[in-house]
Parts: sequence; C-alpha cells; structure tokens
Amino acid sequence: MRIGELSRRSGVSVPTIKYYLREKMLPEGERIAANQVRYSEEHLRRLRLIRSLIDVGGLPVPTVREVLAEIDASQPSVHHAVALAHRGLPVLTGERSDEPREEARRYVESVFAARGWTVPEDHPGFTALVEALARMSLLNQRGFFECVGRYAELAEAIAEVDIDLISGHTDVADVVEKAVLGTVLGDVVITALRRIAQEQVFNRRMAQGG
Amino acid sequence: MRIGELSRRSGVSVPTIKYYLREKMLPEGERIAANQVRYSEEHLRRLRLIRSLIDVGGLPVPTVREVLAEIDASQPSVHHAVALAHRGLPVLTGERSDEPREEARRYVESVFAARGWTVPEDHPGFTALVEALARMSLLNQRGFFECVGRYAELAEAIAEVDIDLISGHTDVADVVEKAVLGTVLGDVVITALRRIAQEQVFNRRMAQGG
DNA sequence: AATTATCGATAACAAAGCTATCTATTGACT
DNA sequence: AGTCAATAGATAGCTTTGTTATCGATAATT
Repeated sequence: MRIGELSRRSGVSVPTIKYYLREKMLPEGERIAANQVRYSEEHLRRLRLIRSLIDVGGLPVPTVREVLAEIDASQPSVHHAVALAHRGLPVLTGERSDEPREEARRYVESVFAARGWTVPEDHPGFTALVEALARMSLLNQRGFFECVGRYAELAEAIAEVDIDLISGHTDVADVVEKAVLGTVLGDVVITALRRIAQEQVFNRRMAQGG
Repeated sequence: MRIGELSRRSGVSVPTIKYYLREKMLPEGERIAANQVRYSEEHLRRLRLIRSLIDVGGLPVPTVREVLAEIDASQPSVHHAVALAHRGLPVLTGERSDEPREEARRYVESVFAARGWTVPEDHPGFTALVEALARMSLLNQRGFFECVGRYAELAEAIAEVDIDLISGHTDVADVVEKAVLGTVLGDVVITALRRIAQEQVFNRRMAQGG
C-alpha cells in the first residue's frame, strides 16, 4: 500500500508517518521507483504499536524508538526491553540523599528483606518508590509507609499473572513484545482498575457502615 | 520568610515560584508593604505538594491547579478531587467506537458484572481500560483479556488498603489531601512494586523450572 | 492531458513549563 | 546616611516535544 492508505487505515496523518520514518521508529518501505515506496501490513501493525505506546502508555517518542529498537534486535532481551519501557516512570536518579530520602530507603529495604526480595540500589523502580515515599514523609503522610508491605504482597500476585501471560511462548520477539505491552498497557489497566475498585469499595463501605 | 528563603528551602527557583503564583497554584503571601510579601510554612508545604504531584506523579500543571482548588474548596469532595487527580491517565473519551473497541467494552462489562461492580459508561477509568484492551486486540494480543478478571480481583484488594488508609480521619481537607496523594503517588508506588515483583517472580521461576 | 498523490527535505507551529530581563522599591548592613 | 543585594510585578524569551505545513520534482490515476 502507499502512504495515503497507511494513513487512512491507521488513523495517523501522513506528515506524522513521515516524522516517524525520519525518527527511525517505522522501518523504510520497499522502494518501487526513485520516487515511490510501498508499505506492508507489517508497517500498519508497527504503527498501531507505536500509537498504543504513545497515547495509551504515555511513553515519549524517543523512548518508543529505543523500545522498538530492542524488539527489532537480533537477540532481544525481555529484561532490557521492559526496562526501557519503564521510562514512563518518573526518572529520579540524580537526587541528593537527604534525611527523608534516607528514611524512605531504609524502610523500603526492610520491607523487601521481609519478603525476600533482592533489588539493586540503582534500580529505577526502587528509586521511584523511595522518592514517592520520601515525598510522603516530607508532607507528613508517613502513615502511608505502613501500606507498602501489603502493596508489595499484592504486586507480587499481579506479577504472577504477568509472568503467566508471557510464559509458554517460545518466539523471542513475540515474548518481548508481549512483555512490553503487558507492562506499559498493563500499567494503565491496573491503574484504571484500581481507580474503579476504590469507588466500589468506598461505596460499599458507605452503604454498610454509614 | 521571603521568597528567597522559600526558594532555598523548597529547592524551587524564584522565577518558578513566581510562575506558580501567577498560575494561582500557590496562594499569595501576606502583604507587608507595597513592595514586600511574607510567606509562611504553609507556603513551603504547598510548594512541596505541588512538586510531588508534578515530578513524582507526573501531573500537568493545569491539573495540579484544579486539584489544589478542590482541596482548598470550602466543601471539598474526595470523589471530585481524586477524579481530577486521575488526569494523569490517558484521556481517551472522544474516540470513535469501532469493532475492537466494542469487543473490549463488552468484555469489560462482563468482567465487572461478574464482580458485581457498577460503573457508568463514561467513567474515565472505564474508558481508559476499554481503550487499552482495544489496542491489545488490534495488536492480536487478545490473550491479555483473560487476565483482566484476576487483575480486577487484585485491584479490589489494593483498593481495600487504599480506603483503610483514609478512613478513620475526620478532617475533610486532610482526607482529601490523603486521597489525592494516595492515588497519585500511590500509582507510582504500585507501578514500581509491580516492576520489581515481576523481576523477583521471573528470577524465581527461572531458578526453579529452568 | 489533467488532476491528484507521493517523495524527501526543511521550515513552521503549538503547547507546556520554565527562565530571564527590566524598573522601581525595599531591607540589611556599615 | 550610603551602598548593595533582594524583592515585586510585569512581560518577553527559551527549550523541548510532537506534530504539521510547504515546496519543487516526480509518479500514478482518470
């Protein structure tokens, strides 16, 4: 198909498709003539993947490019691809370590030790978690700390479901893509479900207790 | 204190503080002279709240302003404040309803019916959820649908913890602020924990099964 | 033959979020 | 009292991000 049809079927404007081509997020099509390029169903699929990561997952364009590069690699790594995909999280690595941050860090370490989790200090998830708790502490909301253990337990149950979803597949590229989507769109799904569940629980308790 | 000290103690530059004042996110200080304003500890706290919502929660500035306005309201509503705070989610309401979207919508409704959840069709969480699943469907990842039920169950367990945290407090403004922080920073906490838990579960299974 | 689409390159645009500049005060210190 | 840094308020500028528009030359379509 030509770029016009690709645009129509994907819902992405022609200039934007050209932009993605320039940014190497979309591979070049098959050159038919000096001035003519043909695109395939694969391009359509790739475009849908890009748009999903951008407007559902909220990933910035450069991150999408990196994630796609990893998916396209000859030896793609699930671990690396998902790590890249997590650039949606606040990146808060270079922060100074003042007292509330140290307190939060010690607390998280104790919770993880209790669960038998082993996490490197510079893990993006770890630093994001510490940062969130440090802010809570700064805002005198230290009561939140007590929830972290229970959240961790439930996060583990979620992760079991996540890993179930990708295990049993052998094609590496497929697993990587599933992992990326499961993580990025999965975050949206879980956040949305949490939001809805909060209302259900809230309403139920209002009805019961008053 | 004067604006310089406020800047030093909060880590926010003077021009940025002035910007937040212009944007009505930070209330005006006490006017000492025609050309002199005094700020309080409350301003410092507010500034920390703003920065937490922006750089940990990732909320856009206009959304932060709305959330703060609700917190400041004479009769603040937890429901409304949290709804505003959820503008971090992809806002995908005006989407056309094509076949994959309809399929996703029907599926979500069946899952909710099974759990006894009642949700209006235009609920932001609902539309975000439907959109995420529709994209999965478009990308031939319909296997993800089967996880939604389990995710919903776990989301409900998370929501129980969330509601526990804010119940038992009587001051309305305090409850609203706790709810907003619990939702916005809580999302970051849960996402980070999920990411870490995925690695733990993955490594554990590798060790066991191979 | 006439119209429309496409190509690649480059420039323009819009929003978001800060940051810088400017002038007239004002406070702090010697 | 005199000097110098800080402040207020207003306005303009900057950077990044993501997208869109323009253009001249070719190619496809009717």
